Amino acid sequence: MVTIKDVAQEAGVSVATVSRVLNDNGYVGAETREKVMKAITKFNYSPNEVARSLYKRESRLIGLLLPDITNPFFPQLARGVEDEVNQAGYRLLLGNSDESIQKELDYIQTFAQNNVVGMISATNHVDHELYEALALPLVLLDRTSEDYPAVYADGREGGLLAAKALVEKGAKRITVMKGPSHIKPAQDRFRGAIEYLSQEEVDFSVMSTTSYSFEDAKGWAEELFSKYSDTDAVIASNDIVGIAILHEALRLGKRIPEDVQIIGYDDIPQSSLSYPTLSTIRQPAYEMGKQAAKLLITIIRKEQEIERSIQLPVELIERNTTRKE
Amino acid sequence: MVTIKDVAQEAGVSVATVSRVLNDNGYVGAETREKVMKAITKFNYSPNEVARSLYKRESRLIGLLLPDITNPFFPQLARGVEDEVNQAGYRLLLGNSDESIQKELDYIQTFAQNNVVGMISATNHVDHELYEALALPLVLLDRTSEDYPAVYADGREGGLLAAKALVEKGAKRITVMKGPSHIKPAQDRFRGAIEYLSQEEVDFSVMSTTSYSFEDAKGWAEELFSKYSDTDAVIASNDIVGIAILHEALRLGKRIPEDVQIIGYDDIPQSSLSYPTLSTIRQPAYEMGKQAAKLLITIIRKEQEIERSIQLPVELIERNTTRKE
DNA sequence: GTTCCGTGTGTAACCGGTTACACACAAAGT
DNA sequence: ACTTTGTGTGTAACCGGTTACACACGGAAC
Repeated sequence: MVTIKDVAQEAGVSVATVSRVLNDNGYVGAETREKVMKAITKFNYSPNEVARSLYKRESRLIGLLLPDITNPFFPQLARGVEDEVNQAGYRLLLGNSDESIQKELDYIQTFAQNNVVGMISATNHVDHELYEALALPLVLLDRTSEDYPAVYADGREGGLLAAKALVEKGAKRITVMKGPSHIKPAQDRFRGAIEYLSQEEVDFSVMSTTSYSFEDAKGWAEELFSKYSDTDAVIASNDIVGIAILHEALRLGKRIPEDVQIIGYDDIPQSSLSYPTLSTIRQPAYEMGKQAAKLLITIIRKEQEIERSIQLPVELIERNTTRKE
Repeated sequence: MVTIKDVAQEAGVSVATVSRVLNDNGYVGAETREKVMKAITKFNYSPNEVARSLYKRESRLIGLLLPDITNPFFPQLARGVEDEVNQAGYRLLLGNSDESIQKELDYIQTFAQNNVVGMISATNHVDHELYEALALPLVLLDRTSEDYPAVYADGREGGLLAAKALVEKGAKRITVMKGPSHIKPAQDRFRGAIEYLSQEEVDFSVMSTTSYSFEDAKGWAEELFSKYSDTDAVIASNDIVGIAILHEALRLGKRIPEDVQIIGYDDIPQSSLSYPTLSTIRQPAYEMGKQAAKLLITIIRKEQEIERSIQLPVELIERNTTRKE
């Protein structure tokens, strides 16, 4: 490994001078700078981040904690974060928590041990004591909290939008799927839908689910139609479940959207590839990731006093699982 | 930040002793160990990885370089890698290259600068000089090479399997989609299909595509049916494109699988949620990730002399876009 | 009784950077 | 002529761990 010493020796200067050239601070003579640059390129030297990080007590790493990138909503968040932090010269330490508090704690410890400059987390456990004790800039993503800056989309509004659309499109027997109760955004959108439906003159029923996973989606879809076979509109807990319901409905010979209307949630990429294409509530996932990263970076750089939360708009995307009228 | 010094002071011993307790090496008296443990828990101390990493010249990080986790095939690889390296006490530095050589080089530099112990890469540029110069254990994932250990699935076999299945199921005018030419595995599966079809007595045509992205998938599907409207079987370049083709065919009023049979590639989770469910060639993505991590770790630990490559089997998954016979 | 060895502990060097501080020198100000 | 100031550079301390080495002690072997 070629170190700053090697470069200094080659250039015939001290390590301090090399460091000054590298970081472009302090006084360095033009000629000296030249010599140092030459030595650097000759050796193809790039400074050791670990040493730098030790002295500075901060690395150029940012910790990103997500529930599970296997769920298609999260890779988009992650890319948004990544693209933005890269631009600012940071890199990502990634962790999937699987909604397990233990994994979450382990990752947070890892982040701290590696001197990350900040972290972005989509956790359901902000209230845990470890977050209080955390001496790191933290931005919540896809989650809210009184105590920390957060970037999220308005779940209640999303739920409301979905419910409203279905009512306006003539749905009479709506079924609302309730997502896993430990996942906050799932409850927000659920509440939004319920609140709207409660004040309207429609019948609706609620079906609880306990996971968002691909493996279980089909099961929820089957359960839905066996329990509520006469439902004419479904507010799915997310797009994956929505697509599963859609295809189960087709399999049962129902016409979409004439017999059953369906609205998903998230607008994951594959929703526009389903058949028929899925109407859904769009969350701007990539943009959310970007904003969270941006916010974290301004906090790190202390460019702004106000560490405020950012709410991004949700949007009804009308495709072909809802009626046109 | 609480350091080893604080712990040492609290316990009334030297930092060396604390270090010995932490790492469980060297001689430590039972009583002394007790005192140190108490101090550690009292302060909730956890050692700084950066300092350790500097002296040891290796961190507990592993670099993972993927093309784009937004493509649903890769999150599964990533999770396989993550779960396996976590078990061995390592963490992931993640990078998306977008198939860009510049991003790739940047990430590799980052990995080196952070003293990662090894890296796993799904690159198309192993032949690049930087890989030669790389002084890190490297395992290729979803890619092959003469020069490095690799974990991959047999693309040619996969292509062959797909072609064979279609021929056996009575397809007469097969269209083979050729994936982006700079992506190696895309070419392997294409070659496998072509080789098989060439020796059989069937007509087939080839349609070239230049991307795997969601956004473009629909376009490829439309192009396919406008160019080859009478095709009765399609070997899609991957599942995303396969699903797009499937739905475009339905939109055009074709019956699946009676009029058109379709076989995808990868078996991403959403393939079993499509309608009709997509027949495909399954690559064991999660398992591939796990194996790659496992292989890398044995190399790091030098547990085995032989740094061999591992080929995982592909498998035809017959669902409802191919005929039953 | 002397030597030897296993056990237990501390001191200090080291990893590769960054930076406070000291110092040297030349040009400008008085 | 003498101080001041701006510029350029080196020395060494420091970041928080790990470990080589030195040393002390007690019991076993001779």
